[in-house]
Amino acid sequence: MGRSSKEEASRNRARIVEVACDLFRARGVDQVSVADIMGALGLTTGGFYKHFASKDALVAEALKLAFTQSSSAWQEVSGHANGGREAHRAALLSHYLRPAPVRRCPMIAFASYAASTSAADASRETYREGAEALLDSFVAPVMDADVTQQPSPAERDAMVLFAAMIGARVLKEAAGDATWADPVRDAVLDAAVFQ
Amino acid sequence: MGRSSKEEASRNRARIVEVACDLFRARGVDQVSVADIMGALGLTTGGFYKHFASKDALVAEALKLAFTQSSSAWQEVSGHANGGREAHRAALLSHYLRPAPVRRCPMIAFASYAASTSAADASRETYREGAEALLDSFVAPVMDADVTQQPSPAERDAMVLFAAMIGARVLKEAAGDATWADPVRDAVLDAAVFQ
DNA sequence: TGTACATCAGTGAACGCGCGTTCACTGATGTAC
DNA sequence: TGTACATCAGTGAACGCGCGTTCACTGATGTAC
Repeated sequence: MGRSSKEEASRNRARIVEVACDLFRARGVDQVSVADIMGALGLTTGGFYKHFASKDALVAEALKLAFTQSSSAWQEVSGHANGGREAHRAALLSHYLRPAPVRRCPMIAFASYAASTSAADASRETYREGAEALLDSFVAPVMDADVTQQPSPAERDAMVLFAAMIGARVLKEAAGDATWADPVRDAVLDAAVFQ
Repeated sequence: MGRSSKEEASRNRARIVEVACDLFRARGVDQVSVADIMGALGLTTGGFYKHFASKDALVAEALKLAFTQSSSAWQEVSGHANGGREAHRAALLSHYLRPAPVRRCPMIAFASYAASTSAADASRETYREGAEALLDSFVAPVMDADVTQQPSPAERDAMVLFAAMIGARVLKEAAGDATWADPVRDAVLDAAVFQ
């Protein structure tokens, strides 16, 4: 095979991060091996370490990408919604709770990785930044201009809805094809509309 | 060492399930090995298979126990609360979102195990039963006597709060010692009080 | 521009490790007389 | 009740497997003259 050009090498590096991001979001970090990732790109395992010092180093970058993707998707969904704040929020919830998304929420997909002590500090920080950004983009439209110590009732409601949509997703993913979690999901969707 | 008496053997079996349940709830199924469990009891790995056909068979029993424990704990917490439905619900939320619980919520701790296809069907069913039981015990006090097709607004609110409390826990566990998820947790706690 | 050499992206086998599981074995327990 | 034998809970080493990582090697790319 021989050496690749610098251009192709850096393209390969980017593709590793992208496919790893997709696989981590789909199955979770623990359920995706370095060989899985390289194999998906038609490359062999050994070459991985020409690009990354370790799997954890890759996870750190994939995690950052996952939150970037989510943030963009949220902005797009919110931007396309016509109507008041409620319409934007309903669109976001509907997007978040849509059936069978290929790319799962990074807050859920990387939760156990971020919680594990073996995770690098960099990943914990990336997770925090990403989660706070998503939370802010959900709550911000409702926030007071003058920031007070105590959150307003509207902010509290927004944060509850934010947590509820994560919880509903966790239950739905555990349920899989079964439908027992659907009433909870529907209740969360309705909460955005009638709030 | 030699053979143990039938009595001691069945006691050991029960202890295996109990300690496995605790460890699974604390760290997750994947992060606990058979050797971990047996070692915690001062036993050796090989003996495990005199009691269980496989690790999955143990997980099935531990999962059932975890939901039994949670259900009991919820009943106790709810029973000790003085006041109306709101007080019971607030007590339950406060219990669920208490800092650093040793025994994590089985709906969260076993979520990825239940979602994985390799999980035995028995475990999926146990998870469903357990989760539905917890959901019912949270929503039931608010349900209409005559069951209609559409859930009432009060039922919807209860289900949203149920999902919110799970989501808040997921974020808090991912945050670990960091406090960035605390405003969300506080919002969910307040929602029960001011609802 | 052309040539000789150094670099290094990618290969594929191997390493060490921890895991779930198996197995020959031990010896106290349970049972048949 | 006492004895001889069968059972089987627990032991501890070993097996096979997949994983993250390493390494000697290849040969096209990049560079120095």
